[in-house]
Amino acid sequence: MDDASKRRRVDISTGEIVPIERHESLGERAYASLKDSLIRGALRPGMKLTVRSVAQALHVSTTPARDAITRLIGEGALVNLGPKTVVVPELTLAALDEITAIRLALEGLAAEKAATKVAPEDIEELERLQERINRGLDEARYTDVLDANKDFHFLIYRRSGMSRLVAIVETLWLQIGPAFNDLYPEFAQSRTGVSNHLFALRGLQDHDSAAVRAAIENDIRSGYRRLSSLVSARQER
Amino acid sequence: MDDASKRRRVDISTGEIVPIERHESLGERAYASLKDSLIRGALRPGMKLTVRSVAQALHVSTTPARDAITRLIGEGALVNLGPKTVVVPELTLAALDEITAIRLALEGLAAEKAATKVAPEDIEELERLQERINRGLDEARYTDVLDANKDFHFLIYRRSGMSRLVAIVETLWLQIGPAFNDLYPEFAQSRTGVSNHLFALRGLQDHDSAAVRAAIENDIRSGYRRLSSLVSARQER
DNA sequence: ATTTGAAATTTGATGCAACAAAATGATGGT
DNA sequence: ACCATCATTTTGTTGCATCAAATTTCAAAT
Repeated sequence: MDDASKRRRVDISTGEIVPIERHESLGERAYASLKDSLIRGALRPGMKLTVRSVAQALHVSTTPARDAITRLIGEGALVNLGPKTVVVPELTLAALDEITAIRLALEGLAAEKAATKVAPEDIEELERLQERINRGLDEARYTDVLDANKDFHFLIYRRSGMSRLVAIVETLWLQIGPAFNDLYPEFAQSRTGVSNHLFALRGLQDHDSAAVRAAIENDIRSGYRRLSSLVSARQER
Repeated sequence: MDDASKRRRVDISTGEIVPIERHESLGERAYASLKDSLIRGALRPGMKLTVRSVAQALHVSTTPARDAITRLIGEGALVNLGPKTVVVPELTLAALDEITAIRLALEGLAAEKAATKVAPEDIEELERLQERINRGLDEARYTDVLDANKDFHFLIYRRSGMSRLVAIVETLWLQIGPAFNDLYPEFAQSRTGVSNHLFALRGLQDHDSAAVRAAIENDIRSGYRRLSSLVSARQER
């Protein structure tokens, strides 16, 4: 065992400094819980959050509740409308445009890198997820559809091996998540995403980076078209 | 004044929800101060940070100090080596590779968008910044060079009009910042960046998106080449 | 030298009270 | 109905004490 690995706990295989297993603090759990609520659409756009209400809902004191809220504001998942007013932001068309442009760049990059690294087990898992999406569409279980869709995308992105990239993409999904869920089932009902996913799967099997990127970009764009029309309809109301 | 704008303080011109002027809380100032120290290289990689030491250095209590540290960990600017050990991370080659790939995608995008939006005043300001870079190189004032270089890049990026994109890019610079400064003046001495900046300027004047993107990408790549050789030299020491 | 282990110290997490500021509600006048 | 003004309540922020856990120190043994 060399000197560096004693002092710094590095992963021998890559030489990369590996973040130690996170101590599951209350602040961490509060953050994860709020984040999950946002992505799942339990917190609707416009809803006001206060430190004390979050603390009470999570059965913790104000300190970890404030931690969670502060972090989510930093990520853009919550916004300050006033000095003492934090709300779940409504998705504007301008915000959706910007986020979509960034998503195309980053998720395209992740998809491209993943194409050369996916293992056969990954393909199988993706096929299972696609089955869940299809079944969910048939049985009108739209929550399942959204969940499986998210898992499908992020399984691919994780295979890029770029953890920072995945983390950034997560913050982007976090920003459109509330509106996403606010507008479903109108959103999830569409089946246009299915063929894009199939193209992505085929591209992954062939290790064809360009094809996978194109499929993911198409998926993002078709989602954008549907979301933007719903958003602009709401905006001029 | 319509109903929504009373309750929600929206920016009429874009319809975008605009974050209210941030209350300059101690936590906010502590965060900004630490961030600045990191980008300026006052905190070297490997240096250990504790809540109490930061609190003492900033003349505040532990609460705002902890706020700042927690947020910076969330952004990847600080890392947890142990449950109670946060340090300024050393830049590994793998991390540099990943960050560079993301930078090429995002800063390229920002540069492209900015090309169609820059005003003549912006060009003038960029030329002044380039002068500062040139003078700094002549007079061996490398801190000035790094500062002006950062201002040059971010003035362009801000002109993309994509605030979320700029914020993400800032977190990327924050992650390479400490190593950047740790390794200068070796880094700043090189003049290869100058011609890239001139190409970018010309592209901006012509509103040639592709040219500006190419110039910025070249600048990032040439910086990568120099940084990576220094990093790998240090890594196998 | 290096390692081991235990004692001593330092550390992050958490809850809470106090305070100033902001948001909310009530009131009255037009 | 509408709006200004004031009183009330709610709210974020901050500092601090406490505690369990992690880190560091140091000495003894190999």
